[in-house]
Amino acid sequence: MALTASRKPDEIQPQEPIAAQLFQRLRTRIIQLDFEPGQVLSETEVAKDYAVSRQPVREAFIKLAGAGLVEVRPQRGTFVKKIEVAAVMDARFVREAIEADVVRAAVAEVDAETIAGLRAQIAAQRAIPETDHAGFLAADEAFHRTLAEIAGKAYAWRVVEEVKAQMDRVRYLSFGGATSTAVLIDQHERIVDALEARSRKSAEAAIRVHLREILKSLPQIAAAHPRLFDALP
Amino acid sequence: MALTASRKPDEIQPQEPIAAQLFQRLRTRIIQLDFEPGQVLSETEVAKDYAVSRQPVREAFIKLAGAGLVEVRPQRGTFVKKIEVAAVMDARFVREAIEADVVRAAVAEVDAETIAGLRAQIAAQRAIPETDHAGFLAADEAFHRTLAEIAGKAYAWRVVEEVKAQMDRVRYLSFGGATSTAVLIDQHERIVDALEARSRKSAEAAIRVHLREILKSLPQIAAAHPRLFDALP
DNA sequence: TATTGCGAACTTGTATGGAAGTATGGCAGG
DNA sequence: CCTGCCATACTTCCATACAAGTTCGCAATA
Repeated sequence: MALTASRKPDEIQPQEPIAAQLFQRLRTRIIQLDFEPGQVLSETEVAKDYAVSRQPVREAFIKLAGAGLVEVRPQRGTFVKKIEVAAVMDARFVREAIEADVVRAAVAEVDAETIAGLRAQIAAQRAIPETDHAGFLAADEAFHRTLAEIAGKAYAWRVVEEVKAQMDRVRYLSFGGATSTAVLIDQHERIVDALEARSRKSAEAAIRVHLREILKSLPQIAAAHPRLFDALP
Repeated sequence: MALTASRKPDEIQPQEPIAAQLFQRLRTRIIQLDFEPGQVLSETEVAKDYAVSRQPVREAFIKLAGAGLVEVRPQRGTFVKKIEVAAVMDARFVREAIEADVVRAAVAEVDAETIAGLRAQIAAQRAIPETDHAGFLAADEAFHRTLAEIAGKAYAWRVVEEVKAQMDRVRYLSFGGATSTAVLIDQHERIVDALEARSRKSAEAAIRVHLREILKSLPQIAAAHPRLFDALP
């Protein structure tokens, strides 16, 4: 995994608000570990990199701080937050709680068409080569988002999206040692099976199992990348 | 219910960051309906009111927009978001999902001391006069926060706090017509009963019933204050 | 009277300069 | 060699000025 922060950023469009664009770009760069946890993120430097003034950069930093991805320490600097095992587990807990109720709500809404769509997504997931890690993560995210859409819980998914930002960085680290994608896809399949069977109980159980998978690999990943993780404060 | 926005704001302390202070103050004023939903919130005007520059006001607005309490429309203005029934129900759904799992986790952690503390809180709630609506809301919030603390899920409570901002405005409106506080306190008691009995199942059921209470009064409240609510977009 | 175009008065977005505070490295003193 | 002080170079924070867009009223015209 390359952790260089030297990739030239795409030019920003001066048409729409610069601050919003910066927030999106910086967010993905942090989540994809293009910026290393613990690294300093100076307003002036980022402003120079993107050829804008400091003000929109500052406003993007505020949003990033709200998302828990950076920490602004007044008069000291802005730092990419290190990954905390406790924070990952807290986020995972909240995500499991929300998505458990989401699939329960989804059970009442499924029909043949939605099931077919989910099956198609699973087939597409199996077609992704093992090496395309980012591709699988995107497909996995799309699957979970689809579940929320079926349940008619778009807002719940937005909350999950915010919460799981911490988890995502860990998943980008879990290239080699973690659970194979085949296992995760099998778990997806069991969720869809339960939905097709209209069983709220087994659907909930299936997604809880699925979302607890990260707990198995988290300690090893943290041990493998001690520099990116923070000891409990 | 007075909806005047003319109350003189407390002076801000120039020692700690102004933007953060403004965010807190404006947030509570919005939630307590001191600013009316739909009302314009001009950067310049707020800056003049608090005797600060536009910049920290602007940064507070960004955070408020992130919390879903205002909507910044570029070059048009910043508006206090009207209450949307759909948004309230969405927030309620997420809150129920999170707190359901929180109390399940709390069951494993309770002991005689924590139960006694919760009973004391309930007794204090009963001592609050029916007229002191804000006081009861604060006590209710403290009770739920305590449940999260018992479960060791401080982060989950933070998410709930963010999510329930929309619900809170409705609760401040539910002065007269809504469920009596006595009923709500009884529901608190049933939650504690379940915790004391170490029953995850009944504890979860009890808090789900409790958090669905708002659904009974929401339509009436929306109908009683049509100006503060927004039709579905 | 109805309509259309224009201008003035707003709004938020961006840029820039200075103020206050913090970390750091060199230097003097023990 | 070690310790404490101090200047300096950072950082974020706040204030102000300017730029770009939207809204709304009013007047001119058909």
